[in-house]
Amino acid sequence: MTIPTRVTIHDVAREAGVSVATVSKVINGRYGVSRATAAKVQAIIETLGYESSLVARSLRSLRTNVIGILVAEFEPFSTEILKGTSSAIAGTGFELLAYSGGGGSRPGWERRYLSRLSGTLIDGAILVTPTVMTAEASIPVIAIDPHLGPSGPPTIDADNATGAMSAVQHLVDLGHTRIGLIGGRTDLESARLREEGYREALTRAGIALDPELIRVGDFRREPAAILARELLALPHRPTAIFAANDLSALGVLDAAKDMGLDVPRDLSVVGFDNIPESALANPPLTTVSQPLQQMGARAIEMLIGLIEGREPESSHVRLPTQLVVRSSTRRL
Amino acid sequence: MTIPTRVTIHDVAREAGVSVATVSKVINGRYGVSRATAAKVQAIIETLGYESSLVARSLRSLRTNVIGILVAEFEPFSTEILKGTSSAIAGTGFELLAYSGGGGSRPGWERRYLSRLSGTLIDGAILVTPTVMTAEASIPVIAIDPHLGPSGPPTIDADNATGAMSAVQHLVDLGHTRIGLIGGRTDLESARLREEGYREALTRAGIALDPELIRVGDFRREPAAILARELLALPHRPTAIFAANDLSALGVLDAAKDMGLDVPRDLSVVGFDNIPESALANPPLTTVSQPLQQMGARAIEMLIGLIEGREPESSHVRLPTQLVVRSSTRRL
DNA sequence: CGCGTCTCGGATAACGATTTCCGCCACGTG
DNA sequence: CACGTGGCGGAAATCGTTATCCGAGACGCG
Repeated sequence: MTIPTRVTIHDVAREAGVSVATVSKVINGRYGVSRATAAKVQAIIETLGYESSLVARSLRSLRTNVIGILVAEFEPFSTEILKGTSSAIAGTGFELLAYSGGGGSRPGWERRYLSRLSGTLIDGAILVTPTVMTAEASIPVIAIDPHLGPSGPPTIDADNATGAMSAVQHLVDLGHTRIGLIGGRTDLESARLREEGYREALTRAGIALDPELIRVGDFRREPAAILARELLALPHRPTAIFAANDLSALGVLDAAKDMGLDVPRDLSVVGFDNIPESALANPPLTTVSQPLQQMGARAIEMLIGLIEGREPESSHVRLPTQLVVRSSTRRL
Repeated sequence: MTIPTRVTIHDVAREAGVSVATVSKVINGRYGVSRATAAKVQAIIETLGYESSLVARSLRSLRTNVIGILVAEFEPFSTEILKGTSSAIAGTGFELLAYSGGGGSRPGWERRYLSRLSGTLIDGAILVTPTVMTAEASIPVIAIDPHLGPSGPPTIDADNATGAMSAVQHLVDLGHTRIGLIGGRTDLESARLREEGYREALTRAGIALDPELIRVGDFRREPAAILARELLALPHRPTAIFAANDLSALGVLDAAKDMGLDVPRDLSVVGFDNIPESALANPPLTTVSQPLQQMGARAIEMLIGLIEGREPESSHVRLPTQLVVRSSTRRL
């Protein structure tokens, strides 16, 4: 079944009795070919079902009209962004190529992927949650939700600080005053901003910060559950917990269930991200939604602008977050 | 920012004072280079941050260790499959490249994409919901959920007929006897099988088929809503509706709401696919779940087998579906 | 000392396209 | 009739890499 080899431009040329140069001209509609010849070649192309090889073409010419989106792995976060880029790219004449290494996601993956593809399979790239911001690149690059904050290439992220504030404000409005925090890795900009939002909201509400209620996790579920158990075992335990991402919030739910606490009766929980799983949790999670699909769409717009030589109106786009109230929070 | 050009194998060779051939040998660990030279070249590679161009490499050699997954568009269905392939590929030494044209998804996209990439950027390809099954290809190919049924390349799909039967059986168990169907496009194999399951379930339950209760949609939401309105306006209207996919089921919910009917009090609704949106619907949709991530994972396994020359144990894998009962169905 | 053998590195031809430049032919004009 | 001109097609270089072959030394052995 896999015997027949690709039909190349040479096959077309031979069949049509012209040179490969002429066929290339016909394909790219360039000057120097008579009507009759062009028609004949075109007919052969259809008959043979020829399509020019993206690989060979890109090796020689600078433009491919393909945009690369580079992710460490295809998980819920990045696939949501992928959906946004996909709908935004329709009708632009560009095509989309999403690339991921073997899940290893060793640090520095962004530079390696970029290096492997930019010569030049792709005209520009979107990096999703890169950990290292390479200042130098031979093609335009846009970073979505970089872990180290905006620096280097143009960046798109969500308003983490304000989002976190609205989450905590929501809890304050419900009458909570002892509000715990399960933070994320402190080396990540987004985690830092969410903690900042937490502090700011408490300060504004005139609630004194209790350092004992602040724990630092790593955005993963199990560690968050352990930290939550510590918080809930406190003599004067919190009545609400803000987790820096949804996975951590799910960990909090696990811990509460273990300890026989009912959410939201005994404990209110708010997460961050609004991943699909958060709606399926029991109870469905109140969380802060990041407009992932919009972020993807904006990235495409900016990138195409960059590729076509337009200066970006701004090198850092920050999109608003939105509080999504479900059933894991309740008036005290 | 975009000034520095790629560092090529030539740069490495010049810097190391050897020929490009030698550098290539070092990179690919082939015989014919002394320890000392290899170490020196390796050091230069690290310093310069060189990565071989996937494009150039693939043009010349047959193996790239990259698997392509070709989709018409990145929407919920295909991104779920993508997640499955992504986790299955970890640790196999292969990398994943997902490709989509500009959303146009004109018929025949599968052959065009394949043709553009197979020369040979990718060692094998997974086609998601292809409409045309090209018998010939120069690389191993696996089709997931082909619209025309298994023929040609090895195929992976869900058990549409049994899934549909279990959906309708569920309604019958709840005491429903007037059960409507919003079908999918009749030219698609999956739609045909789901309708067949519907008929079979009714027959087994000894319920006479009422042709008036069967409408043919196209898997989209709005058309389904219109058809549902027709069904619900019938003198002797159905008490339950089975929609051939979730989007259609959402359309049914729209129609019911418009007509002031409460789901599930006045009408039970079952969908098919279990896309994430179905859990977020109001009320959450009872539906038939396709193991999309599993399907993706199986596709990767089979494809790697094919690439490495193993004969597939079977050319057609059919995975089981599962009924997911949520809140859109109720005892009559 | 001569000759085969081995090891290591380089020169070179592909791979499939694009692109630049050049030559040929027909035609119009002085 | 000679010469410039414009239109059309082809030859060849190039992109970055791999793979095949070849040659230059070094070394061992008779």
